[in-house]
Amino acid sequence: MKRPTIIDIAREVGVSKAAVSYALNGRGGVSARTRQRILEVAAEMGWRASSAARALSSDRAASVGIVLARSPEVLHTEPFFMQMVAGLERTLSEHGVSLQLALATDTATELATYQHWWAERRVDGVVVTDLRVSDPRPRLLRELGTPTVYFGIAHPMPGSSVLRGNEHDVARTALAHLAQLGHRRIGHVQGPRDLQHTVRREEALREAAEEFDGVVLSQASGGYTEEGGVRATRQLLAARDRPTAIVYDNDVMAVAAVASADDLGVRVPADLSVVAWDDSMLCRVVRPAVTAFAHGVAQDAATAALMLLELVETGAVEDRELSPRRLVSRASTAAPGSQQNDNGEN
Amino acid sequence: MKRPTIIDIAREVGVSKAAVSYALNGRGGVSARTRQRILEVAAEMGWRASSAARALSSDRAASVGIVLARSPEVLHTEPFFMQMVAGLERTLSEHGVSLQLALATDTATELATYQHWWAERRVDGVVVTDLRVSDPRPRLLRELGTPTVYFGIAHPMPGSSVLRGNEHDVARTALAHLAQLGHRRIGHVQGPRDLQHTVRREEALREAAEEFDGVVLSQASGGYTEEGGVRATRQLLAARDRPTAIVYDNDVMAVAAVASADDLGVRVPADLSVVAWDDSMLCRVVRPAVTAFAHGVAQDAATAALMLLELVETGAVEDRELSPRRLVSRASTAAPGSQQNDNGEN
DNA sequence: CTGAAAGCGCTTACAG
DNA sequence: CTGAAAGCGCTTACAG
Repeated sequence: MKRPTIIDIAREVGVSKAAVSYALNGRGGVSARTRQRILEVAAEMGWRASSAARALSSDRAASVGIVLARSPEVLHTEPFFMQMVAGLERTLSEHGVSLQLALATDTATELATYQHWWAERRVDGVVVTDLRVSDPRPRLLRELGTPTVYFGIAHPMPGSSVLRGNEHDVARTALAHLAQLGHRRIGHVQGPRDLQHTVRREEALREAAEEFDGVVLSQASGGYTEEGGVRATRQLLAARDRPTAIVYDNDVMAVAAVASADDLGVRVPADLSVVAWDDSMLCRVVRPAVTAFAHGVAQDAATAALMLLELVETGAVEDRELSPRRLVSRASTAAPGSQQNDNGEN
Repeated sequence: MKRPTIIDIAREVGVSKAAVSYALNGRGGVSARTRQRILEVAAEMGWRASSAARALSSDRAASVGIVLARSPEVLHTEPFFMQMVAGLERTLSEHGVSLQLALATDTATELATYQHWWAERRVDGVVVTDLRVSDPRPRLLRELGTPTVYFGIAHPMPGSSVLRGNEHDVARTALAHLAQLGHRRIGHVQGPRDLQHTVRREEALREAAEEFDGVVLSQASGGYTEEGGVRATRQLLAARDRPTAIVYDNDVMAVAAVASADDLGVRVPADLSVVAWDDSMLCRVVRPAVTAFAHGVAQDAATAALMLLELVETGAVEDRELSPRRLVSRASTAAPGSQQNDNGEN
């Protein structure tokens, strides 16, 4: 089946191809009657503008990109990424813009991807997540001139737009919840040390801890994986003053710890309360179910998409904030030494 | 930063732009010396061919598409989809081909997506999953002439290529495992009734059941969701001859049932053994952990990608088979009436 | 081995 | 209100 072009339409209607273009793009220069006829014929033929031709002449790719820079393991177990991708795609497609997706396992590959995307005019802009400590990406993207929205960053980025994170609220809420239950020695199993938000969460928890009398923090790195989460938990529990509660930087590590409670020699929540910084089905199905901070990833992704579209269009857009996280209290948190809950699953 | 074109390179080197194009595409028509110089200058300038210009003149989008046609809920909880997307992208990007991703919540939208992609020359081909009963997609794609690889289909598709599923092997292995433990009344909680592979799995289990003396099947539909899985389980357990084991069409439903065992009034595996047709972290972290069929989604996605690339290139490719699923036996399956396992979690 | 030219399918000033 | 023409950045026969 030959795909029709505006020349086919022009021939059928008996006008020039410029007239067809004007009519199809809703611009002046064609009589209402002719426009109507052109639209009919185009619809009848199943015509759609060639994305390549349009991109070439309009200098717009009508596409934006995101690089997922995580190990396959984390990518597959954390629902966050699919929610992010789905949320972006849904909003973008409503605006006729498509999403370019790439994976990267190392920084060099990721940088090359941005460079190639931009040089090939494949994208009009990008969304960047998971900023790392001394991250080379902002510099490259600034040099290239690629419009960029940074997702979940603490500080404004000169020349770019930011969807700000809310670590301090979460940290305060988490500690308030645990302190109220009577916990004072609180552990923190962290994500990868090279991620900026790992550092920010650590700081946020430290600052929040000062607001609560006698709360003492201890930290260990778990790298977002199941094995890492269990290992870090074991490490924290080995201290003389072992924590009675642990905050995990993601759902995967928290759930892995709960699932390995027997191996770790603890009962949850009697010996150890568990809080996850992310919520997902994982937190709901383990026993005890895990107290977690839910957040609207799809909504935040939609916001990021809209910000990027405006940034591409106008060259600037106001920074915004991620939607607030909500504490979902479940059976994994209780007073230290509390009895088993009525499910008897601990 | 102005993005360089072949004209900039031609000017710098002092040759025609055709010569530049030949050199960059490794074709004849340029001396080795000139070619060398052109490649150097191109690299120095950070030049990459404009994807739009190349697509327009070569009539190749260098892009293939996949539509994810599931509810956001299923999309976000089943790790399958991200593994699929990641597997495709990884292989495609090695061949310089990008992946177009779209979501669709209804058939009309999905059909429109294929039509638009093709009319806009956005994709050179598509991968189609989750064929439905009396599915309108093959007809549309055949009419459009879009090269298509069908993922996990039972029968050959005239004019297209198929990555065949292996329901019969799984069904036989599942029943063998359960029958050997002493189960005879076996339930089957199914996925959405409108999916072809739901029907095929039902048939496969029925056929396999005939190979095992006295095995009786009972079925209920769970629609792949947590709520649906629990509801269907309750329904099967309400029968006079309630099953002592249930096979679930996905991990989400199986895990939801295990997590709701108390509500359902059963102990797993003492009163009910549980098997999931898919494996994931969910199956590992619930207690008891769920016996499941693992499969190499990333590998199968890579195979699908390679098949599609060849199909686009040559117009034909041999059908192949999905990689075999492997039974991962865990604590959720045991002899009917068996004692609690040593974890004491049941 | 090399260059001038046409063409891919659009968009968009510019004349009429 | 309409049409002829140039241009976006490539590829690729076709002459030399």
